[in-house]
Amino acid sequence: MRRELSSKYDPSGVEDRIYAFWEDGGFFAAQAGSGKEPYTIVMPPPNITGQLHMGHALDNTLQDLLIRYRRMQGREALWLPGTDHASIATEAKIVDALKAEGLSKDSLGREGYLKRAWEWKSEYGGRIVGQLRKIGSSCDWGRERFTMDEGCSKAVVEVFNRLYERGLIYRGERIINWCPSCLTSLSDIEVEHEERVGHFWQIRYPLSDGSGYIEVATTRPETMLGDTAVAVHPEDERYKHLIGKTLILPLLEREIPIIADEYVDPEFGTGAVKITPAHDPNDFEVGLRHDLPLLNVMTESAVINENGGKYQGMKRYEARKTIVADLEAAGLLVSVREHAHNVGGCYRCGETVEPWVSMQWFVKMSPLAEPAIEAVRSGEIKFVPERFEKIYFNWMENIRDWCISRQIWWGHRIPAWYCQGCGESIVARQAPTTCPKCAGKNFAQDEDTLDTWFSSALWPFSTLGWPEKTDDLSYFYPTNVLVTGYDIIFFWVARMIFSGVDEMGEPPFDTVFIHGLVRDAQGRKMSKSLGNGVDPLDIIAEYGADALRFTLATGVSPGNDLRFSDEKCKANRNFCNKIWNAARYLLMNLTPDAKPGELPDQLAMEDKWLLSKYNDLVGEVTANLDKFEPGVAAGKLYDFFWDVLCDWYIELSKSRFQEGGEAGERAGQVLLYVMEGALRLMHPFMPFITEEVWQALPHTGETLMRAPWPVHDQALSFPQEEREFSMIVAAIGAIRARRAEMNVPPSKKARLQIETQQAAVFAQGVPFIERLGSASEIEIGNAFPTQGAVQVLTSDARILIPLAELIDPEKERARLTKEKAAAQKDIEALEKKLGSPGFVEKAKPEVVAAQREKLESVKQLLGKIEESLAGL
RNA sequence: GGGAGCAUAGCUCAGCUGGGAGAGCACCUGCCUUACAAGCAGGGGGUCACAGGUUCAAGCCCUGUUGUUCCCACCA
Repeated sequence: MRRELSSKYDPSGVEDRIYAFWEDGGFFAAQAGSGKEPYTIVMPPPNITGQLHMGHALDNTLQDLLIRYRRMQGREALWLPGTDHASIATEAKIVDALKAEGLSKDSLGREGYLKRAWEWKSEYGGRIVGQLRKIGSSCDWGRERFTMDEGCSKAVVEVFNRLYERGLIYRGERIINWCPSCLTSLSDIEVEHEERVGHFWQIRYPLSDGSGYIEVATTRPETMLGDTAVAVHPEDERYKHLIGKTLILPLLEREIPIIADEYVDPEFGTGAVKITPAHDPNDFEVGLRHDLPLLNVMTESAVINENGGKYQGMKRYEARKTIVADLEAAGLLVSVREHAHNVGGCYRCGETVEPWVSMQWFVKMSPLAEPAIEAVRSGEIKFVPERFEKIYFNWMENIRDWCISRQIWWGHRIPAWYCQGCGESIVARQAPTTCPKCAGKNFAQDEDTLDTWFSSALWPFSTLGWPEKTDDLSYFYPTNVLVTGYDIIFFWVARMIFSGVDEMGEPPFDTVFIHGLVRDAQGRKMSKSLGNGVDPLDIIAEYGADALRFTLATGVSPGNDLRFSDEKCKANRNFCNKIWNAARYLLMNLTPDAKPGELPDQLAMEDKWLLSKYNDLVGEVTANLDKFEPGVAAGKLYDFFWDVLCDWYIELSKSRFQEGGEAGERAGQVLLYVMEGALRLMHPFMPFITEEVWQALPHTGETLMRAPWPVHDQALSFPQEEREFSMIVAAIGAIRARRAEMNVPPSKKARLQIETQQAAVFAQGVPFIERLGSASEIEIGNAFPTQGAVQVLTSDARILIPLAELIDPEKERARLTKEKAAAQKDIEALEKKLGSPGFVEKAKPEVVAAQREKLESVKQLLGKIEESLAGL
């Protein structure tokens, strides 16, 4: 920054240069074994599906804020970055891209396809880390990881094997959620339920002996093709006599039994339930209990298969329509009515999920869940805000086994091989060479890959080198804070917790800092389909990364969503400009030999006032950051810098700089001290401009990002001077208000007479009152004639402004009468409070004292008002 | 069916362990006061959703109601 430079801060000319300076200087790098207390955050790896959105900007701003804060506090701060392969999501994108070229997965083959996928990874992965740099992320790029890199893949294979060896991973034919569009299984949480209005069909199933029929009801008639029983409640009088008999399944004319099972609610529907074990999770359970055959009637694309008789080849909804029509024609359709029910959709493509029986791999969850619950229950891990712990417990306590196999190619291939000779299956760390059973040499690896979250679950330790015993791992694990949105507590946070506790014997982090979602200005979720997403890079281009970061940090209150709007960024861009100009002002007035961090021997009243307020700010901001309240901290920094430092201190300093000499030198020294400290406090929020300005000011050290965090210092606390100076501030405020009311322009200076008991205090304030109160000359005394003077009253002073020509006695009287009434009202309320039994006894002494003090000052004010009225 | 969040100025939101309601934007008035018009000074504007309760004292704690958003759940 040079003096001749523009009065506007231009982030575009600064940010990339500063970032390169930091990165080239190695300031982001952390060192294991430095002796400093480690502080570690692993970045939630963004998916390589595309580019960063505002949610990433929020997430990473918060992490960068915490890491910069702790780094300045002298911690060995490691922020470990990386990206996620995002199996299904990325595969869908690649398939789309292939389609546009007239290609398909099958035409490329597995190997060719994976080659394409890796190309995709390098392109989009690279783009994303570029974006992370743009927002100022101070991560250790030398440690950047990818969920499918060699080390992470090794960790995945190791964990899979270990869990398998302990019987916690198994393979079996189970009913799972199947996406007929993505052509893969999904875990339970990858299904999004949505209430939709569908139909409820009531159908007659005739008894085999021709003695009648049973009516069943269904929302999915096509599944009847796979019915292998009808169930009733064992105690249901209507059906008791029919248990054990058989029915003829309509349309297919297959014979199925009537069974009794407590699962059936006799109150609901007809009290008889068609059982389709291969296409309904409840029915699957019933089928297991009654040893019913599993009859799969659909292909992987949800087309009716060979078990569906004449409906074979129809898509599921086409079959539904035809079956309903056929039933109606056969006179077996009793009724149709509208029915609202939940329909599960694929979280990636939205396609309605089909419950489907297939061979899959699962993680047995209950043994893993228990210690993971305990880790939070015991307080080893804390959620901020705490309410999310309840959500975590609720999920963990009711957890079901985790289906981890996916029928896609992009991901970690399951480390299981099948002997081509005898069919023996072998789970191993490497491909086996000889079959232990038949000594065969030919193996085929399992075709499936793992759920993308299987590798993310290991992220806090796989990225630090596990399973190797690395220096990084022993130094930086467990990590400190995990920062993420509430939408992935189940997907990721919970799974990292049980993985960390299980594999490392220690929770992966001590705090989970949960933030909300970024919404648009209307409060809608930002999404591609709505087209209301705001690209962080566009905002950075327009307002700068600091303005964006400050907006995100200010708007955030833990766990709550925040609305994003351009106006807020604009306001914060203005704040950046304020910082810029305050620094320019300081540079213009600073003597060349001013040193940072040093205070003059003699401090004026307003210096002490400023230092005292600054010192409080240091304490409060530090406490707020420790409590994960960045929004509150940001608000305080904004108010201090703008209001206290700029609007008051800098304005006051002008008269001292004008005076020059020692007075000016001292003001410059104090201003430098506080400005430099404020820059350090603001740096985690706005790293670029603070660094740029800091470099331009006298400073010690190479970079602001490695400067020490300010500490609260009792020596800077001046309560007495703070109180005294606030009398001057109050007086100036009152003078300005009165002048504004009477439309006196600041250029019209006026003589002032000040009646006060605090003559010494006001004497020190004279230059300030002159400057900021538009006074030409000031007299301080005990009594002045009030005739022909405008009266300005504070609790400590009566200020007379002889502007006779502007005075309307009637208006003055009215104004004073109004002020009198207000003061009287205040006194009444305060006296009532102080007089009420209990208050004085029960309230805290400092509260009572404060009220008394207030009453005293209002009484003083009232006295002055009354005198003035009498003198009119 | 369970659970959670939110409801404060025209708009967006702060308000820490209860001690006389705040900011930004918008609006009105006056200022190009030699850091900044992306600025300065001043101002108007709120039964803190509603109803009870606890307390000397409630925006804040408790209960209920309404509205709203979200999460979880296998009733065909």
